[in-house]
Amino acid sequence: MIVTIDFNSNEAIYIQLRNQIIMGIANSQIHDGDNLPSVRELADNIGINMHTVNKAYTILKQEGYIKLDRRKGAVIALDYDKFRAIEEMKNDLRTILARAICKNISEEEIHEILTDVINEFEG
Amino acid sequence: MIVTIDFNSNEAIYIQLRNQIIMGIANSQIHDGDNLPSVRELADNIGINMHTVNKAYTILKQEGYIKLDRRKGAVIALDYDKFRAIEEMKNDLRTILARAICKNISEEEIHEILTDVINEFEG
DNA sequence: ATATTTGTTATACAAAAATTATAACAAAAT
DNA sequence: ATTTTGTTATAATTTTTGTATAACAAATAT
Repeated sequence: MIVTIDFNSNEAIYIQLRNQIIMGIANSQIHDGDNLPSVRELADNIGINMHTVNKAYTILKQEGYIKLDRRKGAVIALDYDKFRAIEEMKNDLRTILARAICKNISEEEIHEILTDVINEFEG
Repeated sequence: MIVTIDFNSNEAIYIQLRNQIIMGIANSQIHDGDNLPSVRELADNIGINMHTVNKAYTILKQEGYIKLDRRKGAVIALDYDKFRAIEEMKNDLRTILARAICKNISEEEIHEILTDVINEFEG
């Protein structure tokens, strides 16, 4: 799995990293049980500091995407707290949908766009 | 329209402000042509600095939600650049949907959740 | 005409967040 | 015994965010 960081983005590096790993899982590029590179290896690879990677991993752990094991390193381990996930999703959707409504995008169109984006995912 | 700022949020004040104004438009609490309070008035009202409000207004202008006029102040003025809006929406949706897929939320469920959130909006 | 209100711009500072730099530790693997 | 793992600690730097004043030009109101 390839990780690309945009150093000119307004998004913090550790957030970009978190999002890309989540995208990697959603795209079946990495699977439950796979282990991620060590914090030091990934940091060296990208050219950033160890602690920035560690921050991303710590968040991914809190959010239920990976487990951190001193022997195995970071391992993909999805926990399915659907209720929590749905509540968080609703929160995130509110702002996006408010923007869509302001821009005169209809409910039908929104559903179509949603379908399009879902179909981008592989696996 | 009531604006509430969470000073303990990890979201910057000017971002919260921008989002709440967009929500206000989407909820028909404020309409095209209405004018927002002046930067100084709103800043005083909330208890924050003028420049923080100005930052939010400047972003809202760039994103096509308001126009800034030296005589009238800030006025809601929606520009409907649908193509741009859709592209931005797709980008925002990607991360959210990646999370949903990782959490085993089905496409049907996602559409249902979307419908629920859209129905929260009034007008 | 004068005073006030508007967004705008400039400068400086303070506080918080993000990132880097080293270093050390304990547990596990080799 | 050495290396590699996440973990923790401490410090410094950089960037972002927010505040504090101040001034300007255009427009409004008095």
